Amino acid sequence: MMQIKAPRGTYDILPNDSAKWQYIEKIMKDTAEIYGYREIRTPIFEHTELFERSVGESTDIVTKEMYTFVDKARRSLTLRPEGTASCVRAFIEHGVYSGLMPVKWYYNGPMFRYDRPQTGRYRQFHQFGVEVFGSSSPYADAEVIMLLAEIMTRLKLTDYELHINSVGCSLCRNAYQQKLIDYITPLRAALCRDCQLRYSKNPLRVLDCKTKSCQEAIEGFPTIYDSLCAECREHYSAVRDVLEHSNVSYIHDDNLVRGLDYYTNTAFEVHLPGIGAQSAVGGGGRYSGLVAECGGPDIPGVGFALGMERLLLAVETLTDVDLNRFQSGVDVFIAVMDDKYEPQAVRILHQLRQADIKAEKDYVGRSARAQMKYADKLGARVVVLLGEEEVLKGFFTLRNMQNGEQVQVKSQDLVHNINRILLVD
RNA sequence: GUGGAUGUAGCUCAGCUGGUCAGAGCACCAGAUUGUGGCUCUGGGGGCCGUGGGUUCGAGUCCCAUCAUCCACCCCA
Repeated sequence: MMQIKAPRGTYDILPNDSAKWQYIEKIMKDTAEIYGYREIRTPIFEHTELFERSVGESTDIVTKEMYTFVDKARRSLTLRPEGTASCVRAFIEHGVYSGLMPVKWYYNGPMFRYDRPQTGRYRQFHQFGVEVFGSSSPYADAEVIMLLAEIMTRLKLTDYELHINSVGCSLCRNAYQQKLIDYITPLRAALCRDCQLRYSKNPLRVLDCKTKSCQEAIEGFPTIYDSLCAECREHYSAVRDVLEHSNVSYIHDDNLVRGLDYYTNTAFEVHLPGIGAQSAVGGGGRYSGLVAECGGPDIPGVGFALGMERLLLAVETLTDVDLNRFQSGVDVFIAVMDDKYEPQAVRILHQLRQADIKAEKDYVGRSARAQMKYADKLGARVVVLLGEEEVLKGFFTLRNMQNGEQVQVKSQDLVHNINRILLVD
């Protein structure tokens, strides 16, 4: 019989690893809450149409990466490939816009994209993201970026590169796009295969192409920045001003276009060179028309998403943070020297746990010696010895596993004495 | 979707040109220490060598297919 393994591009997070996840998740969640964001949890699948409309028909995500299936009632559903669409849907569906604005949300959870796996890229991966609805102020853009920068700092990943650009509003973007089409059309034959397609589907993406021939073809073409309307230009420079005043360093990147169709004005990406080919750990931007596009009122938004797997990889390889120290161990082990005192051991175990002490005992009939070894491997700092002598004379023997000292304590002083040893460091 | 590398015990890996090649280290269990850990020593369990075909008297070892992992492209998180 063929062994069943986790599906391609998916993996298990075993307890030793989940402790590491909890560490970075806590940093992100705590930071977002300090910035005034509250958690939203949305379904992991949505109507396929939601992503087609929001992410964009021409994007890689929609054209080839979605996990789409038909359910028993013949609905077309899709495992979410990103988080913003669901937030927008929920924002509209619950009329959240009729309450206090702006609305600031964060989320964390699995996303799904049918892609070829490699380091830092999985079919089920995890994103932590935030969205701000209801403010078109450049300060909102800046806040979101500052939150992102703060998270990176708290993760001790300070060597990140923040690339930002403005893709303009629908007006100046469309005008620019038309100019680009006019410019490229005669050079079309020189473009790479992929760009031939981009040419017709999303010409702006040609700017982002890494192929030499395409880079040369677009060389000298005015940047989108130069084509921004006065309003968009002002918005962008305001965002940059805030970042500069806040000492958030960034790189203005004329070629940054982003793969999702809904972005307007500010777009940004965070890279960590040093974690492999998939160095983008996060990205985001402003999306002015998205809520309206999805059937809601004309309310703007800004947000970002961070890739948890890539950040974890980065913390492990790029920082000196020892993620293994977050493993939760055992404080106290109860070693039973004679089977007949098992019931009493269970009572003590319960008593210690009632006192919030992480306590454990053996359940597989180990010898006294084996129990000590076991206690040591579990990382127990104190062992309570329970044998004939203790029972007859009415005390417990406490062994401090750090220094080997043993003391005899009365039953009623047990918790107190254990805590005294545990509190030492 | 394209190209390349790899797939032997829970983990990291040896196994040269096909014929004791089913191994090592770590981990796990037990004993030395029958009421006591960390060191040491001794012993033990565990693998149909990713899967399915083929070549051969004989295949971890060669060929094909398939699945999976890794690397790069693409793209992104």
